[in-house]
Amino acid sequence: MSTSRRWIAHLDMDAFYASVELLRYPQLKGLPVVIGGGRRHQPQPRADGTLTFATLRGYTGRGVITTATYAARDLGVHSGMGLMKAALRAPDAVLLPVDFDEYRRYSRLFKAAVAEVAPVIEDRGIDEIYIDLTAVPGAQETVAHDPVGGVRAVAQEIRNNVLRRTGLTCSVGVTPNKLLSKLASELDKPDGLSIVTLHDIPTHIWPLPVRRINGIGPKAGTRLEAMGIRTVGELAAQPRALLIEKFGRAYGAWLHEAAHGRDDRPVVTHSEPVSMSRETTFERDLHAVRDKAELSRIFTSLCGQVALDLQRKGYLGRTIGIKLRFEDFKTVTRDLTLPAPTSDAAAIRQAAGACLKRVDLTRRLRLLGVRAAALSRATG
DNA sequence: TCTGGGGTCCTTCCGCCA
DNA sequence: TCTGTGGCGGAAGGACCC
Repeated sequence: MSTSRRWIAHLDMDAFYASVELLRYPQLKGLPVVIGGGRRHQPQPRADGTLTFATLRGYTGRGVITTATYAARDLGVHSGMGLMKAALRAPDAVLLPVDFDEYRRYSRLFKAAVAEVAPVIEDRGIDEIYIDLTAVPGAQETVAHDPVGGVRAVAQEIRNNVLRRTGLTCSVGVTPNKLLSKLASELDKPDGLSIVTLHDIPTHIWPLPVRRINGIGPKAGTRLEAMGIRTVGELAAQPRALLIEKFGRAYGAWLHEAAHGRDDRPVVTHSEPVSMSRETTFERDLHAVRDKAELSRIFTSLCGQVALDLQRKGYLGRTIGIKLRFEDFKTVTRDLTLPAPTSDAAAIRQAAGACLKRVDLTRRLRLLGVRAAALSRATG
């Protein structure tokens, strides 16, 4: 018996928030729907019992799209896009407010459904996970001369169970590591299953744009493009030494490994939070002097929310920080480490106030945030 | 028509101390 | 005593992700 092959799955729920909303409002199925913006766009009941939905037409405000249904994406709107811009492209798209409590409920449901089949799960936020399938019964088996038949059946069972328990579809990539699985889960989206082996890298992975790699963002993407490197294959063709010269020892070496599909990170089943924060972007830019009362009220409220979050989850924070974003979008942060950790709203307010005193407040502000870090468990 | 909110991790710099 | 070196915690900023 040979040693088992490592099989890691990446599971990504399809248009998660929007799909949860479609379960609640099935009459919207097939229509362009976007989730985002303020609380003020709840569907309104009509006299006959049916609902009136807000549309993007004439939207004003600073919100962005959190998720869009595939029908909405076909109209050229996508997550991260400002709602005012989206309103010009798709004025008749339905607009729904975000309901995180409901999404978290479905998140627990789909993760429990996966755990019934494969219990080694790494949380990657509300709508995606990694799963180690290596030791799942049947995953190593060959089915009718298909060497990946066993793991395919396991992944299909996971997808079936998620659909059965939630009514939602997902896309799954199965490969020997997390990096490749993350790429593979996008190959056949929505409602797809892709299995990629190391032999498939040149045909399935190398044609993809470098930006698909988890860890290559807008900045690195632009720099690579300037070097004439657009695809993963083009990146893989670069000498390791050149990448290190251009991007530094750590990141350059990682780019080289990533392009060749090499990644030995384990699936991490437990992690502790590092920080907790609350922030808000104002409806209009505020001035430290002219809008002092309003800013002070918001500031105190953010401190209270951070304190409540810490208390509810049973943590204390020793480093308290603030984040300010000015009208020109420049962002600054200030931190203060206390002698002893706290979850007390007044203590957080006082520390955050001391941080605020270290910032020049002549420019108007568009965002204010409060953060607690250096967390420890509040025992007893 | 400017760009949300909640996170993690990395790098750099600086002061302090051995 | 002067200078260098290296570790470390804290602070600030930036890149990236969902």
